[in-house]
Amino acid sequence: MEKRATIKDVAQAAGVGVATVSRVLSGGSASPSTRERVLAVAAQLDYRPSALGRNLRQRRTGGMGLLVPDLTDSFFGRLAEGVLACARSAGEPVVVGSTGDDPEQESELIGMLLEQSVDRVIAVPSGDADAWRPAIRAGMTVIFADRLPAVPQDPAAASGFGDLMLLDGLAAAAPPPARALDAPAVLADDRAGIRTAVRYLSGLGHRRIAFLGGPGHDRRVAAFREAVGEPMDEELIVFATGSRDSAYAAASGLFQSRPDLSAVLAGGNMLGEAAVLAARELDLRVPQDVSLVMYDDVPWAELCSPPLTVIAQPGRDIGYRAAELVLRAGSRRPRTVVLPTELIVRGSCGPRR
Amino acid sequence: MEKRATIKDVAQAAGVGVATVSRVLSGGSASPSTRERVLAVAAQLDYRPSALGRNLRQRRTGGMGLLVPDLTDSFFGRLAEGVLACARSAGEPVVVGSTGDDPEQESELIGMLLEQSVDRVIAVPSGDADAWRPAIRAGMTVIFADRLPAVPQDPAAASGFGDLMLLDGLAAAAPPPARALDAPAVLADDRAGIRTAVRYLSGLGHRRIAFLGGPGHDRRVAAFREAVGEPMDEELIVFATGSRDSAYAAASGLFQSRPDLSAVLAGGNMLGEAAVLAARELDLRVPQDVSLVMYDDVPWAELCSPPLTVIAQPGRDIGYRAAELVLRAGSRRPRTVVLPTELIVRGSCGPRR
DNA sequence: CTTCTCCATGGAAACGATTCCATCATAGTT
DNA sequence: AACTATGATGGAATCGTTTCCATGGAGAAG
Repeated sequence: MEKRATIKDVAQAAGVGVATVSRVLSGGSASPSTRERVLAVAAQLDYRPSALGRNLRQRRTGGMGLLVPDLTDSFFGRLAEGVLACARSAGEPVVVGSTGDDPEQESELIGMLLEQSVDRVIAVPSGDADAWRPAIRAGMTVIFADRLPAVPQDPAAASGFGDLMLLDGLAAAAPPPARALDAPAVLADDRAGIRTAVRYLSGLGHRRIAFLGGPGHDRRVAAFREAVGEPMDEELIVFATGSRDSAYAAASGLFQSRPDLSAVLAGGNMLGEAAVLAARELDLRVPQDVSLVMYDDVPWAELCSPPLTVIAQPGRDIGYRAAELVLRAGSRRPRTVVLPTELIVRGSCGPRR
Repeated sequence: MEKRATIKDVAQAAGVGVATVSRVLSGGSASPSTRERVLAVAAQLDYRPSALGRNLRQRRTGGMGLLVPDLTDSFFGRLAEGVLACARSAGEPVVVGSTGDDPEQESELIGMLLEQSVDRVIAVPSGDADAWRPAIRAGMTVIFADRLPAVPQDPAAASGFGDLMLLDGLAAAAPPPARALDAPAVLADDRAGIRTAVRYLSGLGHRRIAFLGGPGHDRRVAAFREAVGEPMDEELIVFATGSRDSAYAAASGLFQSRPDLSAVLAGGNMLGEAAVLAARELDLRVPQDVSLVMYDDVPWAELCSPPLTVIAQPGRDIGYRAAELVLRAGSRRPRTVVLPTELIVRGSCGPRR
């Protein structure tokens, strides 16, 4: 195990100073003859500059961080692939963390990135906007992907009655009000996607459409509410946590408590999977007994029987664009990007029975 | 954007030398009173040691690298989740790269890791053993997961005649012969898994069983050959590259060229997906016309119709164990670990028609 | 009381790059 | 010929840590 050549070795072998080597290698000015000699020696010694030295001097780690809830979820897998593809073509390393949709783990991972001086991060956030504020204040360039961080729970709003009074009383002198974070993001056009799906189902005659949501689906739920309009039957909106079990339980519970519903819109591929499973378990036929639309297209949607009608979102592109943005950041502050979705009609929806 | 406190700030504020702070923080010896004071000051200043400084001094980056062919493949997603879970609990960063099953990209990524002084790597290798030798010689601890690197193509074997002469002439002074790499690995018990599947299919009366392989499935193919025994009908073994299209083409081609086959063993989940699709396209009913076993269990296997009979392999565990090994390496050289597989019978196999 | 040992402690030297700044040579201008 | 502008060059400082080593003081053993 031979040790690597350092810039000093190159300088010595080429008979120049280290400063010159550094300049040649990073495109500074140097006479053609020196340049040539240095490059030759560097190649000959198989010299590769150590990122360690450079990083320390520049007080920042190259590359970027990527935080996703769960790489097992095929959507995040595609997103990550997009990020990695972009990073690879730029020769930059990517530090990946999986948060499990748990704000606490997310915080720890943010801390880890801070410690590593990773100052560019792409995140599918699980925590509050407040969880991200410290990172941004520390100088991190953060680009959110797929979702935006929730606007922080106002402690007053959380716990009922007396708090309303409190809120009233303190309205003027209140501490910094819960507010959204303004940070660039790359998102799918959830609003349009959901609306398209709801319109499609309505067009088939469905009146009782349920929404199966998961963590981070706030914008989708909001879009669903908007698309369905008043009066909203609140029981038709149910939530699961990130796990498969929870998704199944939510779906199964929904079908059992509301036998009158005729269509379900699943907010993500795991929810869709759970819905198919639960329906099958309860002997509900798709689409005769219940119609199903899944948000997010996955390869197996076609293999399912019936093949699932879905709203496709460009997961890979989301990642790729986010990586581009975070790499180009610094020149000018990147602005939020919204990518289109597409309704793909297969076989899981039918007219209201 | 305020800048972070350094160890010097802490030392000054605590009225001690930097060496003492360093010792306190990394568990060296110090008097209880100093220790307490330093810790208090550090907490108060919200001091976090910079990984940059430490890494440079120790000439190595903490954490580990992870190289997989494709995060979009649910198996590698699970494997990555396992690695990340273990790393997270150790507080270590993971640099992830996706090779696309391309040896060239893999080499570039290895180079990137070398440049970053990442000296511990978990890899699902795509390239030769030769591609990995330099990294190992440079002092990297490499643990292979899921597969072993192929034993290098002997250049003489590759290109015919003239080379034989060359080989003859140089036989004595020849460069080190192509040989396998001896490096620890964490693998699924492919041999047992494949054998179980083949026996299961044989037991159902199948005599013409085909194998659909992908990149890195060498060990599975070998196991298949062994399990089927002589005489082997070579046409029944077909290969695809990593892409979905290629997998579909291979499956479709197989079904069309050999209408006499009665069972297919798909070497990975993408191959299985392709087989289902191709069969459906050609109006072959599963399992009446053709039986199908897929290597690797995925959530959608149950949603398929019929639900797929699979050989499950513990993807997440493979990743987790590999990460454990690579973290514990250094004490003693880790040895290869083989994890069990399990045949899960669902509905995609039937008696020979 | 002396000597020896043991620990806590802080100064300073790494680690490997980038970059500021001073120096020097050469060419161009008056 | 004298002076200036320009560009190449190398020395040295710097980044934030860890770690080696010397120092000094306290306690134990003689």
